[in-house]
Amino acid sequence: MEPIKVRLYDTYEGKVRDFIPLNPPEVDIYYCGPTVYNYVHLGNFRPTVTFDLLTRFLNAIGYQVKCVSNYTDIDDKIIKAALDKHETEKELSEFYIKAYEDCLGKLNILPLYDHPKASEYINKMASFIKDLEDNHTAYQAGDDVYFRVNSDPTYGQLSKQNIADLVSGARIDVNTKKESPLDFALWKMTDDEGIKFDTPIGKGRPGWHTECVVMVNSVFKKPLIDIHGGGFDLKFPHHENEIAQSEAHNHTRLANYWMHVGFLLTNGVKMSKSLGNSILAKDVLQRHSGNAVRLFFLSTNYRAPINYTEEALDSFDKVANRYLSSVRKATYQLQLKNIKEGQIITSDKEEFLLALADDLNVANAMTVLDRELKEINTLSMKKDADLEREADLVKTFTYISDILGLKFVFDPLTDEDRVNLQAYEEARVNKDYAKSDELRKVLSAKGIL
RNA sequence: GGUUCCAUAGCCAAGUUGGUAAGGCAAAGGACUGCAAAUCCUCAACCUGCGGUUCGAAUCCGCAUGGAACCUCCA
Repeated sequence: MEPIKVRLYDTYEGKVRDFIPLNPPEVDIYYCGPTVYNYVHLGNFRPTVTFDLLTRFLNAIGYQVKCVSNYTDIDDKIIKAALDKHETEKELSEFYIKAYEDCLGKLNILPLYDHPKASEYINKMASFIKDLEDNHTAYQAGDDVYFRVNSDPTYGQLSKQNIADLVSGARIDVNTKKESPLDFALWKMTDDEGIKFDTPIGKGRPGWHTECVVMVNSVFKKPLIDIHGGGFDLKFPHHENEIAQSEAHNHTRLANYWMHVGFLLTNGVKMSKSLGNSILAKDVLQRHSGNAVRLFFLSTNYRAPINYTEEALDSFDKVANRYLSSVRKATYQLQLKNIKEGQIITSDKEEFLLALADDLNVANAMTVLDRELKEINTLSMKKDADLEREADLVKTFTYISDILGLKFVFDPLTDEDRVNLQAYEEARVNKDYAKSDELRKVLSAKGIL
């Protein structure tokens, strides 16, 4: 099999580009994680699933992916929520981190290379900010430190905005301390309430945009990584500001490829906490399987918006169950007939991987899965089926679904199952339908029939 | 107002350099079956509209209509 050429859409360049890692076989991926002041809504997991898929795919074709996502556990909203609940910021964020990780498990997300928390990088952030002050790309205003956006001639490249338009479109900013309304806070002094960190640049807390750049630099120990991602709404200002700081500090754009994942919508409108139309991920994952939620996200190109409906999730539950029961049944049948494990069908594998290599074209990749499923079902029904072919199909199906992050678990076949199956078939031959129906109940409950 | 993006069958959705449209869901009919479930087969598109370029456009260009996002915290 030829080495697979991967193509990915890069927001920075505004086009699909050949993906060439900086230090193959290593690939670095960082995507912005949640601010943990609350239960996250389902939309927060679309990037998670997308970059998990990208990780699994790149690993499958021979790369060694280091995928990293952060927790923003220092933030104004966290401070406020902690005050409201009479908890410390740490107690609050730890609680919601745990809730988030519970969802990661249900969604079958691969363990990340690292999951840094902003609160653990404060000193590095402070010294990063100090550097920016020293090279005059940052300035103090009152007790706060701001980034001087005018210092970056490339500002706006990612979000395709120009500074003049941004200034004219900017809302009236009461903060007159800033040189320009576009300047953003790198460090905020904390007054009386809320968590504060004692650092050489003062007692306060870092701004969100600084947190991510510093964590990227620190975790990967390099100024430029392969892929930086997140939701579409992070393009501006968050990622734009990360790039600006990285340019000012390291003279790099921070990541070679910038990937942005489309929104989850409810009734055609973006799901967001401020709009009050959030559906919490933990609730959805209680009603629907992780497989179903994955299939739902995977049903649309990662860059396009996707509309949330319970009906859609219901239908993917059915699809997921169908996948499971077919694979389980076929696996049991092969075991009963003592057929050894099959081989991965190279042509199917290649067709699947090539589809994903095309900027994660999951829709085309999934056609391989559905085609195999159909053949597995057909072979399962036949009396004189080519069992080796069936074994190969099951093997390939499992391989492919694993890359998609789908997980099919079922109990191994027991001796009792074997006995029951034989008795069932004998009863049917003898037209003892009362007995066969009873055994059928038992066997189908286990998914053997 | 500025900047991006989208518009394909009842629903979801693919369509890489233009050559007459993958797949999934739902519905219907059929096959199989002692019955049921499951499964398999069959079945759907004037590609939002109007112009233009071309031998030929869902695919390129323009206009219109409809929708979304960003410009403020947001995955």
